[in-house]
Amino acid sequence: MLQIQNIRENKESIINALKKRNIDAEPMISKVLELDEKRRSIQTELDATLAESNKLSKEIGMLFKSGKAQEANVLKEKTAGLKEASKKLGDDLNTTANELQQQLYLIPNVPHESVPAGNSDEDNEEVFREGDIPTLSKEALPHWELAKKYDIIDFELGVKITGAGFPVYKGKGARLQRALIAYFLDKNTEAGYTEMQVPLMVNEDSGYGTGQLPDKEGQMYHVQADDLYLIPTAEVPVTNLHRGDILAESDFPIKYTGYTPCFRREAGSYGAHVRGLNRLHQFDKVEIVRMEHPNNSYQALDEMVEHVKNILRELKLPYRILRLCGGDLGFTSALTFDFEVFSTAQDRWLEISSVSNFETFQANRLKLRYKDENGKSQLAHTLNGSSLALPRVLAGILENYQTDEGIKIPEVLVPYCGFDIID
RNA sequence: GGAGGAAUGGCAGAGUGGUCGAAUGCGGCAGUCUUGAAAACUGUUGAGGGUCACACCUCCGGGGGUUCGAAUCCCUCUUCCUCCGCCA
Repeated sequence: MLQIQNIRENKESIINALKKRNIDAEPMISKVLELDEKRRSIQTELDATLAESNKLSKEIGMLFKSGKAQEANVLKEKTAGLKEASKKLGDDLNTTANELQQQLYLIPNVPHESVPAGNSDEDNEEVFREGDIPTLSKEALPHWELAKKYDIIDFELGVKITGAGFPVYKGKGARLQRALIAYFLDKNTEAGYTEMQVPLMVNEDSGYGTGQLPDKEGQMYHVQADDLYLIPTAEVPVTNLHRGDILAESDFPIKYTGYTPCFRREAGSYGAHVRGLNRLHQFDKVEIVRMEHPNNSYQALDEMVEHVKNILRELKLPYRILRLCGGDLGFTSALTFDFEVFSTAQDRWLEISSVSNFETFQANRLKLRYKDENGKSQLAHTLNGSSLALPRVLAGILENYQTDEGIKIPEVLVPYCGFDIID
């Protein structure tokens, strides 16, 4: 959520920057400013009314104390009108403030100046590419075929017990999955991220805090009996750890990592591109989250990108990094780098990580602040990234490491797996 | 699930209808003293709105109510604690 004060002061530049997202924000912004104006004028009027009635109440108290009940009763009558007026003004204020809030929720984050304009993923800008694309034999298979051939992932079994998009990992498949999680967590903690185990369900406030609510309501599984949401990413519980906090500058940087399953409804997604592990309702992910001083957040973003690069290097997977264009940029993000692994057998790039700086957008919803050197409260910056998302990394490994003898295990994972080939 | 109790500022903890945005202690910050530090002493120290700055307004777990006036009384929700039951 953008800060209203920022919108007041930088209306034109915000509208301009939002054009990169292919939206004309002018009507929204104007509406917001109008509501803000209205809210403040009602507030002023209400404050004056309350001040008046506070004053009268004090006088009444004093009069009663000094035994002048008669005079006090005269004043009492005067308060009736004020009471009615402040009740009405209070209601108006609530209505207007709510309306303002709802409008503010609709405005996406302002893209960073480096974000390229563009409509879709085709306009994303490739900024880095590394790793050799292996030459596979003609019989090379996509991962869903490999999964069946070696009996390591069973999609049908998942359908039986739950539904489509809930695979069952078996034997060496399950072990490889566990190895990846442990390996990622180790890499992250080595880099100074503190490992956290967090709840897999969150309340409504947390959903609003990181921006999944209200705009992505339909993407989350909602447990209605208890009004809780299954997390779509560890970003939600981990970032909300500091909801409402006022930090000291010396608390920065705050660096967390966490492994969680993620649950996404992915309503309406079917077809070839969502086959196998490409898109699931439940998948595993190791996330990194940072809270930073605004002056350091872009350096932190660079560090996170370098960190993910190192992991992919160690896994020896061919990958590229994209700077997302305005049209593809997430609602809450100011700047996002996507990592994609090349799936040789599918002959396409698979997104395996997304690293973003949200600047103050989440912090404003979270009320996550710090005291600056003057003792004033300022909003912190929040960032997060996948380090990494399991299924597509797994798909990349299965497909790129397949040989006639079986699927080789990347060297760094062998100690975690306890075997070096799936055959 | 049943029966009781509780929720106040960073923490601890007073406050049961007006003078309470809230005593006191600890912690934090600034200063005095000191070569420096500690101790001691002095001052200062919640958040949000609003204003050029003041004024002023709101907030004592959340929401609603009673009253001229609510941290204080009533209703409701949530959370925590104690005891009982159940249980990985």
